[in-house]
Amino acid sequence: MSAIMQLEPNIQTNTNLELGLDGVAWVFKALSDPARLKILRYLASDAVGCCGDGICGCDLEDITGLSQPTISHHMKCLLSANLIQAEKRGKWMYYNLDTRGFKAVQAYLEQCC
Amino acid sequence: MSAIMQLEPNIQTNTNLELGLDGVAWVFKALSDPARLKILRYLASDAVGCCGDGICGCDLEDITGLSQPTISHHMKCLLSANLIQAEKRGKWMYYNLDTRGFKAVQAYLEQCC
DNA sequence: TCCTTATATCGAAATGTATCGATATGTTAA
DNA sequence: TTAACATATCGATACATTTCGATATAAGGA
Repeated sequence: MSAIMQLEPNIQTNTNLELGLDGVAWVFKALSDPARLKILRYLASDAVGCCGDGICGCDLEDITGLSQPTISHHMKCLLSANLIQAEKRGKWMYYNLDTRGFKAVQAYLEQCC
Repeated sequence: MSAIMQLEPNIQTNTNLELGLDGVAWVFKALSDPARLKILRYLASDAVGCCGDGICGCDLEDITGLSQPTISHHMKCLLSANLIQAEKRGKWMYYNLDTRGFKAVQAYLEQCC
């Protein structure tokens, strides 16, 4: 599995939802950081963000207390795991949850429990 | 978050099932390795193991192709996340799934999706 | 008791990750 | 066009993780 820096898996939900253990592990790795969990939980909430029409990067600096480059890194990580979607509007990036990553790990977990 | 070597979280499912983001992240980290996912999936199957009465360490060396010390390390990691339970019988360690870790991450995921 | 086997721990090497400051890129507003 | 701002990338640092060989511990059997 390669580094997050030269990001790799944007693990396509190939033809179906099955992802293989490497792909599932990649999504779990994206979920294995408290700051990223905080970000995802915030995206899942009904918060509107500082611009009133979505959550952008500066909102996430506020709620995590992390620097802008660090947030950018975390969002790239979540994108590569298909846990979020990003859309550029003006100079802002707006983020939303992407169900594909969540479904992939839930499918694995259901095999176990 | 501390290293896995000087293992720390055996994150007690404190009083209830709520675990806090650090605790949940710790479980996700234990789930973020393909070898460990393979081990858990094997423990969830109806395989009986080489001794016929449960899955022990040597079974896991076979299915992962990893060395004995590496397996031992992975099992310690899964234990610390409450994803498995271990029981010593004779000179063997027998492993089973522990629902607590799974429930913790599933509870988090349900907040998101 | 001594040997064999299962597991755990230690030490080390290679690689991966989180974080930030500095800087580059791109977009809006003046 | 220029200034201000949001985001991305680079480079560096500190630390974490995976893996194995060597060795220790513990249990059973000859």
